[in-house]
Amino acid sequence: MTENDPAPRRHSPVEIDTVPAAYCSVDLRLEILGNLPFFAALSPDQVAAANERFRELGFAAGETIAFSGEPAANLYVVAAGHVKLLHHTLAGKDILLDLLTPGEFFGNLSAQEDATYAETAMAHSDVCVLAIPTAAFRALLAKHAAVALAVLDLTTHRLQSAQERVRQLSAYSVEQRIAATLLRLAAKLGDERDVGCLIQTPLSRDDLAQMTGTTPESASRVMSQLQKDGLIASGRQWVAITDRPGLAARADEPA
Amino acid sequence: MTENDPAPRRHSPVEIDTVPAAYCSVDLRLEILGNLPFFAALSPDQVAAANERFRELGFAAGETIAFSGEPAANLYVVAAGHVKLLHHTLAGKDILLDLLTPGEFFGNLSAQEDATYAETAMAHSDVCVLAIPTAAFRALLAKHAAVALAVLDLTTHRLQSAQERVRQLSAYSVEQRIAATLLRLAAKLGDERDVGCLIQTPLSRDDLAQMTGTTPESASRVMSQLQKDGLIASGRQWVAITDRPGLAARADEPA
DNA sequence: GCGGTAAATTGATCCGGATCATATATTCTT
DNA sequence: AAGAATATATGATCCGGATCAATTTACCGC
Repeated sequence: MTENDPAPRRHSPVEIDTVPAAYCSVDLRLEILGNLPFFAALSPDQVAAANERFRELGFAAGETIAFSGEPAANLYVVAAGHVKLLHHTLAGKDILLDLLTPGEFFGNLSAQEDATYAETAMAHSDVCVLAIPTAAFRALLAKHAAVALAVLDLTTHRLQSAQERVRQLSAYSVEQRIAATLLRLAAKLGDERDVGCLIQTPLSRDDLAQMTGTTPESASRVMSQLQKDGLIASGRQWVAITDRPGLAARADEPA
Repeated sequence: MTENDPAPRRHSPVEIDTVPAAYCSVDLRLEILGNLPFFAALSPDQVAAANERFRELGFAAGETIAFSGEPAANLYVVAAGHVKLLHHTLAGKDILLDLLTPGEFFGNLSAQEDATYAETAMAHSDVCVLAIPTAAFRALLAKHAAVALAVLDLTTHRLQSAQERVRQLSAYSVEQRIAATLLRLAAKLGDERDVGCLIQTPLSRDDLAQMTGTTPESASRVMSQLQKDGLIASGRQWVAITDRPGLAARADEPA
């Protein structure tokens, strides 16, 4: 660490909105469901009808919500908190596929009888999720084509993100991938502060490594360099972007 | 090359069904559309109505059908031949995202006015594609929820493939990725022959490299080794799998 | 405040695979 | 059939990043 570093390093500036059990109260469920991007086309009455089919569940940070490979009966919607989707590999080297925020969904969409969850879903913070049997959700989609179209749009968008990631892994350096990932997270979870644009979720070097297909050590080295160059501020489990254009340049430039 | 190699190396055994301009005749379009996985739910009358909105287009191998980044007005369905989807990178290092067979679709599904194609689509063999304006296709989806659900299922499946690829690139070696890719291609395009299971499309070391995020040289080395080990037979632009279980073992094993 | 614990940093070494450089096959031309 | 053009093979070298190994730092509970 150079002495010209003014970054405030003590106490995580991340403030997660914790989700007390009461948060997902019946009172608020209609509002949550009504604000779902893919229920935008439904009338309040229809939302209320859909609400009947959802159960609400709470999970503490670190708990697993659905296990990859297990029989899959539900589709889940994140109501509050953050959920991470991940794959396990043989050598215990996990791959973090996605970090979901309220309004996003995960779980099984397939009508197949013997469907299994394609990935593991874990509570990244304390979360509240709404669960609906896959068949009931498909019935909703079949009844309301506008909802089906909206879900299709979200899925298409996620497919494009995944393909973007394939491209990054195929052609870009670790530094480029980390820079791009930080920018993406900031766009999704960023909060303007005096430190800069703070990513509002606990984010360890390990998480970052799993998101970019590298090791915690390499992630740490890159983060140290980015910090030394004044592009980010970071501490234990938190990151803030202090120079967005500069970081964007790192993400794009050949080296 | 060792002298114990009995692989037949001359003349490509690949026989592409070429697509004469007349193939996509009006007579056959209804049959093609009727067999589309996502039109399975439609009645013949409805298929005929949908047919009105499609135009047919032919492209020679190597021609570009849609350019990444350009304004996107159409959704395309592959009627005959193979279409490859690819991304360009700064350094001209292309990434082959997907290889589409008849019945699969590509192009723009988004309702946004200013939508652009997310990837480049190129004719890998001579192809015939059916094009429909995005708005017209969305109208179809809105009208027939069963079609929308089927398209959603296809998209979900593709998303899972993309995520599987992210996992491979993050955690597996070049040999593992190439072995897995060959098996996937064989499942999609394989044809049982005396040589083994022949992949029925021209497949260069370059293509393979672009599919697995490596270089033609590395792909060549891996292919030489796999051939020496008797798992595949291969020549200029063609590959056949002679020992599927053996190859599967290479795809899975830690090394 | 004082340890205890988990996260992060940093150094040293090693290796898979990229890159550079040719040589060799195979197909296409005429 | 000879030659051009393209695909493939293979050797030599180099480097980014993984791996192994200590430390150091930040946070938490008491």
